[in-house]
Amino acid sequence: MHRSMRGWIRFARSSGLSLPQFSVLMQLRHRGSFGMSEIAEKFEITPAAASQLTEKLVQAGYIERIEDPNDRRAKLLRLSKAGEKFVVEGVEERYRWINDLTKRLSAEEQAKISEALTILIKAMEGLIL
Amino acid sequence: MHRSMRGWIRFARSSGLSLPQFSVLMQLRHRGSFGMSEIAEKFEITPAAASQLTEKLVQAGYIERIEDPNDRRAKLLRLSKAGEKFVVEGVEERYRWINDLTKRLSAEEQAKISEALTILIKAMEGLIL
DNA sequence: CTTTCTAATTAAGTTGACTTAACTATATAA
DNA sequence: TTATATAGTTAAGTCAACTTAATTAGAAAG
Repeated sequence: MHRSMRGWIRFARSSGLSLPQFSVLMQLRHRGSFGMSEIAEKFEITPAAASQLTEKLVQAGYIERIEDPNDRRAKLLRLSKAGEKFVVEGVEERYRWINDLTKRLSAEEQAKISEALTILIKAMEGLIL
Repeated sequence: MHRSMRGWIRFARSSGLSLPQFSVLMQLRHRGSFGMSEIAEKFEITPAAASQLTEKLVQAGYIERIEDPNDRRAKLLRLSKAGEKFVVEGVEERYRWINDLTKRLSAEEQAKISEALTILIKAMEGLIL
């Protein structure tokens, strides 16, 4: 786990992004487009800070600001092609070690783990929703 | 996982410590005493930064600097009583949600997960050693 | 013993992420 | 329509963590 953490942090840093910035990209990929104010809430920072944070991501070419059709004050953030590619690579980097781990497990062991994780995921969903 | 992350970060922040500072305390608890240079290596910062980082932990009363009996230039860092207490509370805070999760699982499900985790831990040990 | 290397610290300055405050533009309510 | 609230931005300044460079003390090698 520690190894993967380092991998992630290194990947983010080597690209010149802070961890929160990278995190925003991850959120965008996972949950689709959302607005500035949601970033502020989610990361517990002021709207001003959120704006500055996203500005850097826009300048880096990873996200695009698009107009919210329902509210012309608001802006939606969307992953660009480059951003998409970047995040996918980051995730691969982060989870590379899992491949090594999987190789060490028998088919039976893998099945057991898969089942256990399914149980856990369901329970966690119940916890959140 | 996200929830627990936030919990940890909040706990660290509310105590006035940065996450790296808290991380040093965790390492100290997990691996016992070690020296300044190891911190610099582990966190990929200069010795100067490591020194400043630990200074704050010393001032907060969480760790103590003791002399290395083998090398009088070097100093060993050790968790103080207060530091020990602080870390334990932090860990509890971080993993509180696991209790909620466990309550949602039947005895059978818990057994399956336990078995799967045992398999995983062994495989990871093999990966590291 | 003297030179050189290593561990840690301190001082000074840089950087980046954050804050507050002021502002623009749009939405909503009176 | 006017007033008020909301979404986002920009400017200015704060603060913490980092860097480099200089310093002290002890270790290791010649």
